Amino acid sequence: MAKEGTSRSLGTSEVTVVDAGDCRDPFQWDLREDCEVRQILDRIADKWSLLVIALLEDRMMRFNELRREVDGISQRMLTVTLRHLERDGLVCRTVYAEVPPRVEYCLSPLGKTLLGTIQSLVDWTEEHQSEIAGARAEFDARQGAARVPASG
Amino acid sequence: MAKEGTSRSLGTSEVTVVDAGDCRDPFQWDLREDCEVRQILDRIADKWSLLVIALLEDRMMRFNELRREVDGISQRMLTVTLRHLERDGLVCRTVYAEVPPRVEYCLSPLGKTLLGTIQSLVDWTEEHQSEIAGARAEFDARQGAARVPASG
DNA sequence: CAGTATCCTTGCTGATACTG
DNA sequence: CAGTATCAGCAAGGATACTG
Repeated sequence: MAKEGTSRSLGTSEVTVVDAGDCRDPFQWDLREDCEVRQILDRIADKWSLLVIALLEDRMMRFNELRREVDGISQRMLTVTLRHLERDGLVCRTVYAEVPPRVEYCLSPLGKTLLGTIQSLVDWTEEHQSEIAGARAEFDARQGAARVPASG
Repeated sequence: MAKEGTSRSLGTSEVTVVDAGDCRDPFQWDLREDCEVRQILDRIADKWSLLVIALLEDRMMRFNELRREVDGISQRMLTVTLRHLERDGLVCRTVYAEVPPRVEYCLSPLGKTLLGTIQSLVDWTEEHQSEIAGARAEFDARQGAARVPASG
């Protein structure tokens, strides 16, 4: 993965460390892009990460097994996603020196705690789903009306 | 992640609506990309949305005021972000017909509920921040060792 | 001040080919 | 089976110029 390799900065070292004394305000954190929060958020908001985490909740799974379940994902992206998750210590990768090769992935304890956290996010979403849908519809209606006033 | 462009269905109508009855399982939802959850998640995980929401927590702010606070953001992206947030009914936009023009943004009640939710996410992050950093460092160390074995 | 429109770069993502 | 490497496509983000 040459492209990904380019962005060594992903989490390597340039990250600006802020002293805790500065973090008393509830939302001071996200004023900086480099903040950890952004890193994590990017991961869970990743196109596939969430899927994989969710799938791994119940059981440990093999590479192609995950591939089949997620289905839409390409081999490359599954690898990338898994690597990211592994790097963050969210999933564990176990390689069995067998023939044929077998690699199993499972959620780490840390990953499991994240599971609960994202669930609260999901709860919020499901709870306000219709409100948002309504707001969107209304907004689109207004936009449509504003943009096509003389159509009729 | 589910880019809006990927599925033009975002606001239009192609969005597959899943009935709540289908979403009982804690993580059944995220098996479909089109799920509402993904939409919302994409928004709050947006590069800037979170920033704006956080800034708007305390007070209502004007366009350039937000621009200054976020700083890294371009004018275009602030507009786009604000529009998205407005469309989702998360922020309110108030235009004052004055000279010079004045537009103020504030969090909607719905937006405020989201505030609490993302906070839990932040809490998790801050709580496990060091674990992740450690995992990353360890991972990178292993990778580095594997890739540069004969350098010394 | 608060946008809108346009061009350009970046980087994610997927398809393909190859390896152990 | 489980990857790795490379290339091509496209959308998102950023810079710039212009407007009300």
